[in-house]
Amino acid sequence: MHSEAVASRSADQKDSRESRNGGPQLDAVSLAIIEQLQEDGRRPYAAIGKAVGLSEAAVRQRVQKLLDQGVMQIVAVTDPLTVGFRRQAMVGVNVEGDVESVAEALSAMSECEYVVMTAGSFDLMVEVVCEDDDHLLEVINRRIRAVPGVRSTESFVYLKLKKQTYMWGTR
Amino acid sequence: MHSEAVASRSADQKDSRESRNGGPQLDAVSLAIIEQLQEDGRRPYAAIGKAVGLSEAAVRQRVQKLLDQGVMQIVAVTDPLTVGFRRQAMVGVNVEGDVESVAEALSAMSECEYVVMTAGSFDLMVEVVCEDDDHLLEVINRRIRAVPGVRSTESFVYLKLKKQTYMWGTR
DNA sequence: CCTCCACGTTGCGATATCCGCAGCTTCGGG
DNA sequence: CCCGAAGCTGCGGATATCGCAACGTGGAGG
Repeated sequence: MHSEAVASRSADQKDSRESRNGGPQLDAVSLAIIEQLQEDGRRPYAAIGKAVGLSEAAVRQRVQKLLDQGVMQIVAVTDPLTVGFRRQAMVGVNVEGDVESVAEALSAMSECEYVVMTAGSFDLMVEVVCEDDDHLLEVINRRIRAVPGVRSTESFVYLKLKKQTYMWGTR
Repeated sequence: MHSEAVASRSADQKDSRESRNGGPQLDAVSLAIIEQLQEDGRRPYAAIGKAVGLSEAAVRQRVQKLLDQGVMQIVAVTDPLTVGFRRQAMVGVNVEGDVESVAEALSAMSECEYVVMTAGSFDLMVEVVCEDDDHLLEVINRRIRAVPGVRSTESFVYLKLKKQTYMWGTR
């Protein structure tokens, strides 16, 4: 599904961005649509169309395609700490062997909300959301460290969320 | 705006969670509404009402209040690396002196998308989104390290986002 | 050069949703 | 007991969403 046959002809001539990551390239209009929805995920299609210079139906189709392709998702986001009784932490992971497979295994855990491969003194950064301290302990010490290839971990328990935005497009 | 006079009367008697974090306490119905919107931020109010046992208008009022209070936001989220040409990194920060004020200063920067106070070998974790390598260098070495109280930083450049979900409520 | 095909776009009607309003009930304080 | 605040419901008009058919454009092939 990701490794489509784009590599044939003169694919090397095109912007290599598409071959490096999964998503198809986005034009300026789709970018503008995403910006609109980053400000307000429920903004009407007609209003978006007026903002980006497109018809309502055109916006609708492009939004649907962006959602289907997994390029973007429209969701409610909260601060779990504010919403209630939960422990949250960022966990740095060091891996020996294949990093991808470890990332895959961690992504399969429902408690891991955010998994990213990094360069630096950690190979992976993982954000975990737990019910309480016992649950957090269990996830970090029994589940994550039990994954084959995990050499060591370091935890940063969240004390307070200070900022959380998704408007990288608008500045 | 944040320091309202809640501290008067018998405030100490109420559940201390509210005084520790910003948000007022949420009942089971609001939680259920949030769960619905975590699955699909554009789900119609009537459908949510049917799912949680409330009228359409009641759902609408609750959602509006949750948005106004800043408890939740309904937005489009993407992987910036997928959407295009950007450098992203997690930055661990060590602080001497007041951590809050440093967090405040970092939150004011538009490149800092995510700022959280932590316990562990970092006092703050900051996610930064940049145009390119030059921009990233500028933000980390000139802007973040220039904030009074910042003792040191360590950077983890994002290579690939593996997982990104917001459905902590549904499991 | 022309034709055909694929894709994105447009306009329009039918349906569903959103929104403001008024009334009703409950709960707590005076 | 009365009163005010807060929450829920039902309703009607304005709006938005959705599916469909038609149009315009650019690329591939004849």
